[in-house]
Amino acid sequence: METKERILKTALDLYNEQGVHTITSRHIAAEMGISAGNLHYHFKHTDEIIQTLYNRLAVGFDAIMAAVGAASDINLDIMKEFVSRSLELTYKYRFIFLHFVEIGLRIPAIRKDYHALTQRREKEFLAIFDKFKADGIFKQDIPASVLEALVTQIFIMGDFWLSNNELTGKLKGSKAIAYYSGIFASMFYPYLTKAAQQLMYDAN
Amino acid sequence: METKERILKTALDLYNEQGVHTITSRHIAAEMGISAGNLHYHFKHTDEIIQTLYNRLAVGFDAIMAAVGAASDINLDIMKEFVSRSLELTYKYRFIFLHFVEIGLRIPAIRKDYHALTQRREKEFLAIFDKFKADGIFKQDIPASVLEALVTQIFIMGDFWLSNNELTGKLKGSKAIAYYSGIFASMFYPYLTKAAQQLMYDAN
DNA sequence: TTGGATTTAGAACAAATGTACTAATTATTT
DNA sequence: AAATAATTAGTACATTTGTTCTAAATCCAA
Repeated sequence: METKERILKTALDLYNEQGVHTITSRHIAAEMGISAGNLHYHFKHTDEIIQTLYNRLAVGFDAIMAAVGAASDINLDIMKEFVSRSLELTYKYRFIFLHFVEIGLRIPAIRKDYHALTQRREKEFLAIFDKFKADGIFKQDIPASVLEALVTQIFIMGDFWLSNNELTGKLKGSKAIAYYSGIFASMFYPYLTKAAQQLMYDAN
Repeated sequence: METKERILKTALDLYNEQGVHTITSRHIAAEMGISAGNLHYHFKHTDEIIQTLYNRLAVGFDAIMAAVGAASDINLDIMKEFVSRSLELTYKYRFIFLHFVEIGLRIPAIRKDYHALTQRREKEFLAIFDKFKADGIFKQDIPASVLEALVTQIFIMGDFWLSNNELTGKLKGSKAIAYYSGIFASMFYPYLTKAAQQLMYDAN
């Protein structure tokens, strides 16, 4: 693996473990056994490392969304798959979510990009919910404003379940993902028709 | 106002505006027009300032919870009042929530305290939900696991609505509080009985 | 008013940080 | 093999930070 890639990998590990403001370029270099000068040959500014990692996260999410878009029919199983993949990706780049506001302040480009992203995603989610209504998965009589609020809830939960985990239980890896996947599933439950609720409980 | 109190006030303002890792004891002193030496006479360690502010937040929340406990009957109006007061307090000490993980890492005592707090609160919420069920406010047929998940949702939403606001809309003050109060109300909607749903919509 | 306590300013310090610079080493191309 | 380019280590520097120390100023009680 070339040095540049090793820097990114080491940075990701250290950031995930100790947070973005604790870890400096010197820490990353030391951990790798290279000089700080060398590191800064590959990344002139430390922020570029964070920016690059964020970009990879964004690309990863695009891939997940593309998979949902490619599905011939969007149903609850597809959504489950979507949730599970999203949580895994989130966990892989968890330092970003654990320090999202801090990073957004430090690198405004990231905040702007994220903001644009959520606006796109909001429409996509509302379209999916419409389809769920039409297909008898979601109840018919839910006000539009409640569904819009649900989208915001999904964003907040998706972005900060890791912070909640950090502040409370501190479940690790797949255990955390499994637990919060359950939370996400429960989140949808009261919006489902009786038939869909049955289906969900049979599945477990 | 004595110097110590002015330090706390200035620190709160600066932390809220610029985050906890950007603002140093020197910044706070400079903003007040006092020397850094003087500041450190009142607070030997900068972390003590953060700790003190966190304690005040915790006391504030206890007061809000006490008000709920004192109510003769817990109904949706009481809950609305609870949400609105909580959001206001959260906004007042927003730097804590905007940098919760960071602060929890920096001052472990805060994380421990918060952790203990949520465990107490979880039971309180579940008791309230039980009462809502008995009183025909919540639907009867909601599985216990779904209600437990709802409590976690409430915690995550309560702790991170401000971070979501920071990363996206950046609504200010009362506008942010009003918007996210609406999100919280919608969050409960699908759990309510038809009668309670009607009541909620009449109220608006 | 005098003497002790409290409060304050300002200087000083060690550690850490981001990054630039230089020179050496290594890799690649011709 | 020679020339050129890429990579690397190591040094250096200005800035910032938390904190300590000293001495002056201010306050307060007797």
